[in-house]
Amino acid sequence: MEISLTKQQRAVLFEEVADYFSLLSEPTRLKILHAVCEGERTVSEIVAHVESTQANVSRQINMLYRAKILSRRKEGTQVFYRVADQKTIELCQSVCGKFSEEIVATVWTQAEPKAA
Amino acid sequence: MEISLTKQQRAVLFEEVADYFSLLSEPTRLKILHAVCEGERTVSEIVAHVESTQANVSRQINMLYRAKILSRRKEGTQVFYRVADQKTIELCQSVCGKFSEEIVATVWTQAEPKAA
DNA sequence: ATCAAATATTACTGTATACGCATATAATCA
DNA sequence: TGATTATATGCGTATACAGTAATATTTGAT
Repeated sequence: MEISLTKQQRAVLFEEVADYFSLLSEPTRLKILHAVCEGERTVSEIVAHVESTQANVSRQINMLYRAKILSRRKEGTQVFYRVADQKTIELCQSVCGKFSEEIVATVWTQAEPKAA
Repeated sequence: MEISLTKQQRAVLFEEVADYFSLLSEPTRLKILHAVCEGERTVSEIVAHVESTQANVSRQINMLYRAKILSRRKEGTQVFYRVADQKTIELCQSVCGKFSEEIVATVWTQAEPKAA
């Protein structure tokens, strides 16, 4: 079904889409998604992976949670977060693929002092 | 080929990806992409479509141009911009589709005083 | 009840940036 | 040359938000 939106509706849509993209426009949040993309992780584990402060990571996690990109499960004092919206992960992977080639290229131009 | 990046390389990658997403995190720039997604347009045409000031639209266009998402062609005093990176357009369309369903739903809940 | 560990929240600060206004640059035409 | 149109660019402001430090909250253990 092909849909035609009014200008007003498009404006609302673009605001939502922009908000969504802005969630993905911070390295810290991308690192958080990377940390949980292969299974649920506690906040502490994510903090260790991301290498930022606990307070900051907690807040960024919460933004992803409120946007329903992550979901959570409490167990004792720990909270496990996991991917709730797999499409977002796939989106990130796709865009990363778009950029990673040039990064990987540096592997061949930068001398490695020790074997990988 | 499956690639393994170092932590350092991932950090660089995520910064680039975040910068890319941040380009898409402004309604004005999404509107600009929408204005040119079906063929090249002059700045004036884009300004009319976006409904913002000429100065602002020009600057936002330039950000998309520098990121190579748009390309340009000058003809007299006019500058025509067009999509240079179709993948970005497809990305936007995909994410818009993810959100548009709920927007379209409002068509059915809001009474229309006049036929569309 | 007290303590410790894990997570969340509050208040603050610095930085980035979207937008508006004014102006600059460039090209066309009289 | 001067005037007009199309586009770009400085500059100032206001806002948003990532990060930090300190503290609160929640839960489990002793």
